[in-house]
Amino acid sequence: MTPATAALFDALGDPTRRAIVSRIARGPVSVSALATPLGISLTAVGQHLRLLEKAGLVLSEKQGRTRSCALRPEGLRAVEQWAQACRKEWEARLDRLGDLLDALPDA
Amino acid sequence: MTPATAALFDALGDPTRRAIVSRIARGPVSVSALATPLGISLTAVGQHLRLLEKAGLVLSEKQGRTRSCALRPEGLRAVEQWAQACRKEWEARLDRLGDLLDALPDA
DNA sequence: TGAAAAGTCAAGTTGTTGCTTCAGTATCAG
DNA sequence: CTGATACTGAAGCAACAACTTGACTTTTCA
Repeated sequence: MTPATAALFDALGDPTRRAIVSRIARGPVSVSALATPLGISLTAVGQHLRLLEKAGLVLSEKQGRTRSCALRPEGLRAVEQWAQACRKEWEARLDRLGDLLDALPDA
Repeated sequence: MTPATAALFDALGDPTRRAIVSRIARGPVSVSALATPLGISLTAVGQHLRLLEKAGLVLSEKQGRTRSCALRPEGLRAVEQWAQACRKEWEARLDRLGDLLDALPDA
């Protein structure tokens, strides 16, 4: 697993950050808009955002006095790909095993 | 996000557990076989396994004095699906935005 | 039978991390 | 200009989680 992918799963390992990602997926939001429903401080959201941004899941930009947060779909795609790679590796093994059994004399 | 999916991401939020999943994906292994390359105790691996099993990523069964650990592909599939759902939601939004711009008079 | 191997259980330690508060900066609205 | 809003930075705290050790059980095999 590449360090970049590790950062993605580390980031998504926290429920608050997952909620933030979910919310951002519905459209760009400000820091306050994220903080309010979560019931945590702006500072806390800022800390999560920095991590999410570092992981490549989110992109944010300051517009005036507010910060607008957007999703980086590539981050999520990398998550999908790692999970899929693991799964496929396992399933391929099962397939080979099945073929082997099929090839047994008088199966 | 469903509690089951949350458990999946919580489980994959730890680098050691991701390494365990990666290893198991290559084929069934014992607890010792997992512990050795990680350089941690059997106890530690056991604790991770319990969590992974609870999350639905791994299935293990004791055979004699060793425990054989297998992958549960459905767990990984759920991970893929959550990431994909978020991503698609965002991308759909971008598409709608594009359509809107295309429909503008004298674009 | 008895020693080694594989794992489990309970309890304890320690580092990390998610969050807070407080103080500060920058921007907007009247 | 003034007050309010939106955020940022530094510092500190408290809970959790990963791991360890030591004692124990069960299985293997020579």
